[in-house]
Amino acid sequence: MPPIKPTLTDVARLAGVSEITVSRVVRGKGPIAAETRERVRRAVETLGYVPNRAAGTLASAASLFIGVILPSMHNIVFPEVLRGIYEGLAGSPYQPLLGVTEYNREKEQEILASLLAWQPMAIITAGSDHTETTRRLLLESGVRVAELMDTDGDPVDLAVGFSHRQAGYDSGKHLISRGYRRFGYVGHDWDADRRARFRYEGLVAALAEAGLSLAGEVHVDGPSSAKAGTEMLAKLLGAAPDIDVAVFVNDDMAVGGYFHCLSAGIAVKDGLALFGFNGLDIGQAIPLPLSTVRSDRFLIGRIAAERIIAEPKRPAETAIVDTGYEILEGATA
Amino acid sequence: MPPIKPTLTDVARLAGVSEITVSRVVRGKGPIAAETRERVRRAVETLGYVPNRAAGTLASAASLFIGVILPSMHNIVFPEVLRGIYEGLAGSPYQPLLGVTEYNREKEQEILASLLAWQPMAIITAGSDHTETTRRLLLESGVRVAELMDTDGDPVDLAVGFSHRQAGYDSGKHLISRGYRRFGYVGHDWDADRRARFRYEGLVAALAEAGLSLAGEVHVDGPSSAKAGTEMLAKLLGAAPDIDVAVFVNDDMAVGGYFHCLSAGIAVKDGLALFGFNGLDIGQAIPLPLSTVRSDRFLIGRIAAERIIAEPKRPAETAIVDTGYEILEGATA
DNA sequence: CGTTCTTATGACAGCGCTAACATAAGGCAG
DNA sequence: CTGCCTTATGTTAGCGCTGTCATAAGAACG
Repeated sequence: MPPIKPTLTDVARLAGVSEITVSRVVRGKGPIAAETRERVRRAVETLGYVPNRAAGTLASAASLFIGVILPSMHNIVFPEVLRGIYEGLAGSPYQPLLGVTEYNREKEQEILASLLAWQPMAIITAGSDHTETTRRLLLESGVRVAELMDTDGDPVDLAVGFSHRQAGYDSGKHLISRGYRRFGYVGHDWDADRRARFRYEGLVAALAEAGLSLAGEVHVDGPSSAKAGTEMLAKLLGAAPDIDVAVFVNDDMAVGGYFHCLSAGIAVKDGLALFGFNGLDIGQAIPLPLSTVRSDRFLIGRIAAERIIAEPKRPAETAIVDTGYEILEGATA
Repeated sequence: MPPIKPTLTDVARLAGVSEITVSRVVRGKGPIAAETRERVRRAVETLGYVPNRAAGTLASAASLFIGVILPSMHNIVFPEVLRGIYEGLAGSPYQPLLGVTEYNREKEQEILASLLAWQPMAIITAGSDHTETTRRLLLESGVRVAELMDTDGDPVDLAVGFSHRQAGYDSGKHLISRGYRRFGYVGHDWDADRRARFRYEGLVAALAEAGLSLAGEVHVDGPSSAKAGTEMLAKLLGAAPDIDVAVFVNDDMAVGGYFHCLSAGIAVKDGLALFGFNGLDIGQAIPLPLSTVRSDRFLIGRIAAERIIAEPKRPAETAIVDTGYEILEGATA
């Protein structure tokens, strides 16, 4: 157990070369004679040398961090985005540095400030919308900024995702074309979740175009979940018993709605149609595959990471990558 | 848009004090006159100064990182652990630095090496078991090491979790006491997932004590999921039609099994009992709450983080914190 | 065989910050 | 008022690494 950590100097001394040579071998940079490289490698091995990246970052003014800001770890959606980011970063030297905002704009701002202190080469945020200060920090940081999930706003640099407003609108059109007329809506607290609100607005717009409006809507306090979906659908049906379709803010809630129908003996689709959002695995695993909108969270994360690596300097122009979505017909609507 | 980032020196110059004074104000350390503090604060504000933590880390030889190594982001289990870690770290200056191994021991080793390069003050790993080198690196790093989830091994420093072997054993005892005799098992690839194997072994041991053995078992290739659970239960029933209880490696799979029963018209519990593991929300949201073992992943993460903060130096003695588990009777077994 | 190019290595300064010690300016007991 | 303590601030010397420029020693060339 070495009482003190070996540094470049120790390795250099042991290998009989200068520090910079060791540095070059370790980083695989610059021309190095095979024999020297071997000698340095052995010295590194012998001492168990681990480079100090704080020093490296300081000296080169280029950290290998990518700050990642996600709203929540309560369901599988953002872990999937994170997986995509890791996938996109695989093989690169970059390391994600994660912060979780719990859908709180002020917290996002704090987290951003603390991430910026590590001199990241980029910030990837799935935060819904930002405070003024957050946006200014992102802009002035000068590093690459990817804003994930939704493309309904005006990006600082790069946006990757799709229009949630359009997705909501298309859902409405789809359901109307399938003959549904009496719509109920099951949502959650959307003061925090701007994208949920966009989808809702799109849905309502599609209904309005067809001369329709929501026959009832309920919102759960707190995070969405299957259990909340079960309870909320019961509540919705209490308030608006004659709806023919229930649109849920997401699949978690919709799956819960499906369970309510099972328990209450409601014929799904013929008695009451169910429609979700996200395209989660669980929704496709229930006996009647959930009718929903599938988006590819993994892809969104991966593309963001890849684009950033491909172009580490912030370009002059902002860009939007539309990853699209797909309406899954399913068997519940 | 400042073309160059302001440093301590810039702030010091503007505030008319020395660098160290600014440093002290920023870190809230040492005695500072209220008037000076105010002046520095304003200068920081004016310049939009963000401290460079790489420099701070280097100068103080104490980074604020905690390396976190998790096996997977494919289901909600480890994101919950991560949430617990963030919760335990809230209010502290420490920042998690996350790596994901995909249940690969070699990858865990690589990730560990790269995390150690940031001079973390601790490593939290939920990796099942480690390579020799990984264990040596952990030992020699000298920093605090928390190994999460299972306590069946011999910890490097601190272990937080419970005995999966015991949980498997207790599950078996519980089911036997409820009258089940013909057991089937639905698993996944457990070469990677040591804990799943421990539970299996505990289950088999409990059966053996009662003079019983598994009447059938199936294993899915690849990760567990509800869909896989549906398919695998069908397969199991093909091979061993007369089992009276199916034990699943986890709740994801068990919920899938429940769906198979729904589709195939099998009476859950009376026709076939189902038993899971984890105590996920989704299992408790289905119409018949799943009989399962509930563990508290959030708590495991939080306790690990709290213990590390409370004692930042590695103590002489290793310690094990048993967070326990609870058999949820549920309605499916 | 001098000149130029290429390959391999080194010297040196400095990245931005903080620990440790030093200093200055009151306050106050005796 | 002298000496000592407390509070507030400054000086100095690195932390461990990498960018930049310099140097040395062949190789290639005409």
